[in-house]
Amino acid sequence: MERELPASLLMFIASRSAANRIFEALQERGFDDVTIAQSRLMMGIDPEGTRLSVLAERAQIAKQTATALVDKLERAGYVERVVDPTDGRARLVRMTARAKKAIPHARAEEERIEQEWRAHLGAERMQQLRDALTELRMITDPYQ
Amino acid sequence: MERELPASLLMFIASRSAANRIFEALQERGFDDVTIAQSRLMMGIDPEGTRLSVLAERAQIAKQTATALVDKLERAGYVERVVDPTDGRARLVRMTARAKKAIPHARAEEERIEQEWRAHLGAERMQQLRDALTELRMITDPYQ
DNA sequence: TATAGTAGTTCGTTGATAGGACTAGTTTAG
DNA sequence: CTAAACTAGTCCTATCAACGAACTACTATA
Repeated sequence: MERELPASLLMFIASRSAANRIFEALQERGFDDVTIAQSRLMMGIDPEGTRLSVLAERAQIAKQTATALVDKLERAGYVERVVDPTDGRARLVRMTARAKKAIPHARAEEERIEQEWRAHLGAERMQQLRDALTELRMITDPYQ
Repeated sequence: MERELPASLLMFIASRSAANRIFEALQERGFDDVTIAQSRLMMGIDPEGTRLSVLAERAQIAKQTATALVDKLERAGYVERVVDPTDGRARLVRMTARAKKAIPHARAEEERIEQEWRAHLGAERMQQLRDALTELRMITDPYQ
């Protein structure tokens, strides 16, 4: 007889499982030089490019950490830094063709996971789960 | 208009928020020399003590990582290593009085978070959320 | 009893994270 | 219109987390 685990811990278990699976799916498809933290940062990049400080804020990490991650992503050919035409101090981090090629693979694995979870819970409960999580985001996500 | 975020990412956002809050609550109460990774490891310790390899498995980390975390926890006075009477190679990691004093503070903050979430979603939907997450654990937690 | 296996540690390396100080460019107050 | 305040990003440095490989000490087994 085990105590009821806190909801947040159950979320941690499930989200880590999903992150690992997406990470492994990318590895197997040749994107084996990118880490989970790096992909999390990349997820925040807009199509037209995004400032480093915005990426840091979205990923909830310090600017210095974002700099280090972008350095590695740049060396591995996933992103490039271009000057921001509207502000000489700033630079836009943009995805390269290589990063764009990785996205569908990540999305596909994401989709597979959601399908499996839906199959396990049933469509209705899965939808309720999504709705509840989306609402919780309002009080747990400091950035929208 | 933003795309629907994957359920796993929403879980990540909420669980990180909760982990940070528990971490900060402990910091404020004087347990300021323990990190999130270290507390996660400690959560796996049974009342009578637990082998390091079991802790590693529960936290899903390598033995070497667990050794390093236990080293730090031991130096900070949160755990002690005692010989396992049933096996001379093994040692049991046990909480000290200091660690036991921290538990109620962590549990209290955990409880506050659940209350807030319940207030936000309503009791019924919160219960449905818990149930769905508990069921998902069966297919996302490699260790029970 | 020799050998195969297990628990834990040590060594060495990589990645993530951030505080503080700094440079270059921008905004604003007077 | 300039001096001062501010902002974006980087560099330096330090700590923590994580793990492969090799090792020691002990246990189980053939």
